[in-house]
Amino acid sequence: MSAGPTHWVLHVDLDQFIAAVEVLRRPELAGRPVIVGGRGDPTERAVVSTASYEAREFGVGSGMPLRLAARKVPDAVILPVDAPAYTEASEHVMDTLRGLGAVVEVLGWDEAFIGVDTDDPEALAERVRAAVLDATQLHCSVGIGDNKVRAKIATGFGKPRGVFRLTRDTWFEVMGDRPTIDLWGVGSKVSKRLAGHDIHTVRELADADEAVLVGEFGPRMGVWYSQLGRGIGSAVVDDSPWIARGHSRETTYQRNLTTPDEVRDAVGELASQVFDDTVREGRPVFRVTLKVRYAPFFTQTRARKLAAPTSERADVVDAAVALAGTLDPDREVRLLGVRAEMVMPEGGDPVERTPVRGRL
DNA sequence: TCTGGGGTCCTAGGACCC
DNA sequence: TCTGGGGTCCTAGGACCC
Repeated sequence: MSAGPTHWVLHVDLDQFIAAVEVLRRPELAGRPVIVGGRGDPTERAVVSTASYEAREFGVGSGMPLRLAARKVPDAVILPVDAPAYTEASEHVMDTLRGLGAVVEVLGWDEAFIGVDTDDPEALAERVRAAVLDATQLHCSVGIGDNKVRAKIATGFGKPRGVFRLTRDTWFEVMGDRPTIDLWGVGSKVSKRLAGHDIHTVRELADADEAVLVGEFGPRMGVWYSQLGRGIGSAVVDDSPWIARGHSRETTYQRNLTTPDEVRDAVGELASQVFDDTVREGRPVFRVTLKVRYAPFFTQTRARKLAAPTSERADVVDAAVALAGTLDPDREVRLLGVRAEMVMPEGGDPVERTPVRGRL
């Protein structure tokens, strides 16, 4: 038995990341309601990527239609999404975390898990916050947990600019009476299906008969939700490089497409872009998927495995266009998406598959 | 309120094979 | 005649996350 320091998972989450990056390069925006979304034009079909805390006071949040957000906050500053700027800021943050000597598992632009062995995780969390602020002028919150599920959920209680610890010992005290939708991996659909079994709170989910959950959600998801209710999850922080399984391009058209010719041309264009994304990875495409959203809100997908994996642009475009040929020619198309899935490199799949984001 | 764009994983059901 | 049972592959669709 070794008596070394305890292993902890820290979840680092930047506060209002995108809005904060925008304010950094435009200091005159500090304190004003800032909304970032689409091309920054609230008359277009687009949604909010991030709102500053000042804008959130008006009830604006990410995912909300930009048009509606603009109506709620008449004097908001509305900015276009500038992905390269956020990528650069994100890399600076992640490099700073790695510089602390911890194992870093990147989850997205603005969040990461880090694995540490220490007897004072709060002190380390404050060191993380100070280091990130010093290097990037960005504020973050840190969740401390004995696994990734609990660390991730803990961060919400620390926001903004704070630290919160959530472990097996405090799980039910903190989460027991909260609705299941507060869990990472439970959304509106699943929470409603759970309610159909009279499961409303995290404690009720934890106490539920696993066989009932398996009957409702299947062998994998049923077991997964049961564990989620008890806060159980992996504590392994994995810093191996992310390898995308596929790439996709989607476009919502400002005006619906009405003819098969328009649809075919648009699909060809998207497929060509997706091919450019995949060819950079140096792996061949083995399946192509077409996603169509008709007006008002009805989605269909069509997928085809290719006869053999291919690295030819024409094969990918032809496959996508052929799928487009199976669509109903009389419906108006609002959104098109083309996805190409790639064959994994030699050595197979490096990532253990789990239901949330593949990495939890 | 009327719903972006980039991802991941899971499930049901049909086809096919022995 | 009125048709088993298990395994695997494939497609369509659903759900969730940032």
